[in-house]
Amino acid sequence: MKLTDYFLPVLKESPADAEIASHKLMLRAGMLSQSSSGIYSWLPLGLRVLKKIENIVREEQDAAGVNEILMPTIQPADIWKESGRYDDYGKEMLRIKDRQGREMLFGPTNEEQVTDIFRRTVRSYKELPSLLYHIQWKFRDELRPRFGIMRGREFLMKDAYSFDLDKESSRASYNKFFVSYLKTFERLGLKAIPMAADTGPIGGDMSHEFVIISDTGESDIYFDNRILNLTNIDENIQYNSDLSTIVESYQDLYSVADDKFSEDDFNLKVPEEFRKHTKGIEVGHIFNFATKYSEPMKANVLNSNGKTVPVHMGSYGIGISRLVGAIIESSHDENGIIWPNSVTPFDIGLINLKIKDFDAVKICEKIYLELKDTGIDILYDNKDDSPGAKFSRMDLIGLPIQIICGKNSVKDGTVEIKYRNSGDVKLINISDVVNFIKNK
RNA sequence: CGGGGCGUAGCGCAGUCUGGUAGCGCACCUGGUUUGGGACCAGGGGGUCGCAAGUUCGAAUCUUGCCGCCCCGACCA
Repeated sequence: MKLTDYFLPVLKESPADAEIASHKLMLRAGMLSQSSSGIYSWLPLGLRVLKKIENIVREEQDAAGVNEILMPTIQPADIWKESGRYDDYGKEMLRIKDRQGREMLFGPTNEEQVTDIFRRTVRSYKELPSLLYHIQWKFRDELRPRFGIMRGREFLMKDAYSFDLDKESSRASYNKFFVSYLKTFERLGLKAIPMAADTGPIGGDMSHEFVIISDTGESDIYFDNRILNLTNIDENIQYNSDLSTIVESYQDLYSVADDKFSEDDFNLKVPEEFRKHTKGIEVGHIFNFATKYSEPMKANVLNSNGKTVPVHMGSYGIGISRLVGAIIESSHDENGIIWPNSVTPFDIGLINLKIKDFDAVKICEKIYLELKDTGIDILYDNKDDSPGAKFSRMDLIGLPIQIICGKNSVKDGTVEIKYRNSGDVKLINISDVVNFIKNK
């Protein structure tokens, strides 16, 4: 993509409305445009990142054997009345009426909707376990939206749902998501800590939040520092094998959010040198809630004895739009964003400092086209701006690798490769650039 | 929802106390000179001062009501 063709409204100054780093940087880097409180439009650069994250989450759900579906944003009130949550949910739920006066709502979550799909179609235990997910916009009319996209009213979430015959099998599904979440966050360049959590209004008896450490987080977290050293999930993990050993290795180490925290427990279970208390951002949450919805909504199957039983369910969320902000919170400096390779909007930023020099333009065009041909996402700054403006803009938008072409490129036949995270610069012959980048 | 703050050009702000022709920086447009860390000179365009009503000869400025946005708290599958 050439910058002259790209819609990238960067700002020199932070808008007065923004307070935390990710919010400021997203506005300054031209990723977002606010529509109203807690509701945003995604501009090209932001949308690229959102989609990258969405795709990684999708790939990992698919790898874990979860089926993608797409449920509506607008739901009928009826099913929520059946589950009992129409009255319980409160003002956070945006209630609307259609022209016939039918009660509808903009979905804050989809337990009822997915349970309805399930009960219409599944009759036998032989169909179980059944795992479904979708990636869809949600709306919760938060009392006080804040921190830009991190706590918006409209947000993109991946939510998955499991249906099992009994508690044991349901636990296996839970473990599957537990492990796949660890792997997903790893791929996003984040260290997410699973924390025992309260189940809240959704109910049930087992729940973990996945939290990343950040000063701007909304929750206080307490954990055994050794949880950060547990080994990564194997690339080729078999999701149908017994995952309880992995899950238990995490659960054995103390880690809870403030709602479950107890000073005594903490001191008793964690040696002093490993006790850690910080702020964190919740990026995922998994629940097992047994038959809370299947019973009132009559989501039943026949078991092997021919008896009708309610299915055991769980739900598993990842805040996709929130992750964009969370990643920036954990990866930026005073000059701007520093994207992890896996979610960067472009792999390479090519800067031409000599836009009026025919030879320099020729060199850049060649590098641009050749890299593009190899499938690398490249943003080519071909604008007629001063060098300082180009450097600071490229630093701001945070692409991991910059290729800088200036007077030396024409004179000595070299370009600079600059790494955004370290600031390291190395000179490379123009003829070697494409191979160098390709082999990274 | 309790407390606090803000709303003046695309963005950041001054002007409001003490009423009297709406300003600054950046951005933008034109011409010229520049070109390795947010260039310079000259010229130029752009504002129902959030909305409404009131007071006044006269309101960005005073009064009342409303709307919007932000921050702290409470809240947050």
